[in-house]
Amino acid sequence: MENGWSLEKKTLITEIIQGMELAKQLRAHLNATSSVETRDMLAQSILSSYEKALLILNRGGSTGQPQNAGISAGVPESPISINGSPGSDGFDGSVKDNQGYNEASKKRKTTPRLADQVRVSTENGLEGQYDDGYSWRKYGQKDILGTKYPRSYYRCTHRNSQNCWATKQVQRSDEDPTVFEIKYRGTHNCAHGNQSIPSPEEQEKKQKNTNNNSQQQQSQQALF
DNA sequence: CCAATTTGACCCAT
DNA sequence: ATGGGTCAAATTGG
Repeated sequence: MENGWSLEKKTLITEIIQGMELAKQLRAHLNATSSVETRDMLAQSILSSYEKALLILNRGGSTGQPQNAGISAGVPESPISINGSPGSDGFDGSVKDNQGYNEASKKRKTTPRLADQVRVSTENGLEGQYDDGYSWRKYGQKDILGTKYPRSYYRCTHRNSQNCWATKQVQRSDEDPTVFEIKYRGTHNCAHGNQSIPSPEEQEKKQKNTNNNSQQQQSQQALF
């Protein structure tokens, strides 16, 4: 019993920590000029994390549901050292030059592919990938020059069924193997439906998204 | 048997 | 020409 609960407790803590990290990052993104997609993605991830946490709490840890164990398992005692550096706050010390969104007057030739970086530290969690609540399907893997670990390419599972063209890249940091750099690209169109805890706010947000995204979708679809 | 992953080849932008 | 991103055939897992 206690074992099971302990495990769930770890997961619970991890989820909450994850939510906190994501909130931090979201704040950073608010300051910087980041794409709406990423901000929305971060918000979605935060909600997802807390939903899972609540789910665990509600069940009291006695559940046979193998539901995503989630993320890492570790977090011994080091409190998220992800953004540990005070002041640096810029989780993206290497914010790739986002040259491009200034081309209002210029042609759109510069691929509007805005990819924002999200860092997820999984202390010891090489076992569990960070789950943002969406279903991803791996479609490629490449060795990137200058990096020690390969980069993996994922796309939404519902690309064929629902024209969801969202993709994400996952790359392990060279120096901190415990840190995964996740880049989201595109927006989710799939009626993913919440698999857990239907909250009214969610629906509201969804609607807002649909409205807001209409613009983006156009530009995105323009690509295709 | 279907769906997801793997892996090398191909394509495109720099 | 080179490196990064995607495709698609083969393989594996459920």
